Amino acid sequence: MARIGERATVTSAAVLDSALTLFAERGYHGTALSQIAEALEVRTPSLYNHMRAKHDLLLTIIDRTVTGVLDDFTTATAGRTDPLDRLRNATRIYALRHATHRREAIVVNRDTSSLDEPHRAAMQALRRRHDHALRGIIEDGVAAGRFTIESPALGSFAIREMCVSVARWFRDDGPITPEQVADEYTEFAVRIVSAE
Amino acid sequence: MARIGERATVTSAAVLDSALTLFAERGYHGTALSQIAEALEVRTPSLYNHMRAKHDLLLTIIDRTVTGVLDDFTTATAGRTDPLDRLRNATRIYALRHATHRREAIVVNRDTSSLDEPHRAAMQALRRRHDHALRGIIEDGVAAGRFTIESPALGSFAIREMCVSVARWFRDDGPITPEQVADEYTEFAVRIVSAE
DNA sequence: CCTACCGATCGGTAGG
DNA sequence: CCTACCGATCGGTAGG
Repeated sequence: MARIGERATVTSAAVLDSALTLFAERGYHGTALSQIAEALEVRTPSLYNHMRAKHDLLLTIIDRTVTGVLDDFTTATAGRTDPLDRLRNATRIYALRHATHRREAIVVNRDTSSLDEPHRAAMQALRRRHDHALRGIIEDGVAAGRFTIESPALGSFAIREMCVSVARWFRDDGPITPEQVADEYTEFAVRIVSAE
Repeated sequence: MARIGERATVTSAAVLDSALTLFAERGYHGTALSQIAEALEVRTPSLYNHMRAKHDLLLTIIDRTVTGVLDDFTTATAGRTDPLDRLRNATRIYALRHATHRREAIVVNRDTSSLDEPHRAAMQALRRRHDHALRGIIEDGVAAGRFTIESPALGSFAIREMCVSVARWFRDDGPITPEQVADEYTEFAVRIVSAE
């Protein structure tokens, strides 16, 4: 960053990135704008050249992330009709994202409830679209006699949440790569639905 | 609670319960003592007759919960040596707790990081004991040739976190009982480790 | 980018 | 249990 004696120069991308790091570490309500400013080596009022309000930082982070999740899903399942193939690809991309975008996932899961209305409801609706899409794959697989699972709803909860939780324990400096996690979790998903 | 015109009478158990509800809903930093007082129909300073500080409410909630998790595990696995039997019982009690003690689980998972040192480290250490115990069961099962799983560590993360997440989606007024969730999740755990 | 400053609210205390 | 009040800090604004 800026050297001693120089004025720091900041961008809105840098503000968002610092907010992302601190929100993930301490939560939205646990982070003061003064801490974001300190990380960027500026005074708090300077942040307002790059954002409208603290709340907007949270909204931008969450909106981009949930939109990214839905885009991932669409890309990963496009043109595929086999339920097992769809499940594998949807799980792999979802787990992979949670290993590679840990901060985003932690903030979405912890702080979406801190959004003001109507934004909170809008973001929850987007998240639910992904939930339903994943559950739909499992229901299709059961209907086609390809999966054996008593409750597709519980199965989709289990698969979804085990992927989400990767963000909480994965370490960038650990011995295992995001791709390895994604592959292993894909196998877990297949086992949970007892694919043929 | 107290009727109009009467003075409210509060206990420390009631303060903890209101704190639990509000911390689970809005997070520790998102909850003001004035909101806890309002829920109990008293003024904020009156809370100090039943607690020492806001921080102590959080510590008490987390300490009781993680201690309860460890006690559950000990009880559920006591006297059992078969890895599959141990895995089933440990998973069932853990999933069951997360359906029946949702608020506690949400607070522990979201706000343990808000604890002051050395309490934060102490609580994390207790949580880790449970993690290691669960992982140990899976490693034992693999060593005995009873389970087939590439990474016991990833398997134990997946099983643990799918159970924890029950607290986030389970509804008391839903169609499914905590026992049904626990049984189904136990089956998922067995599938994840591919028990013989 | 900064200094100076705003009202609101925070956790907590004094004293009864 | 309450009223009255404390210093600290919050997000945000004025003005340059």
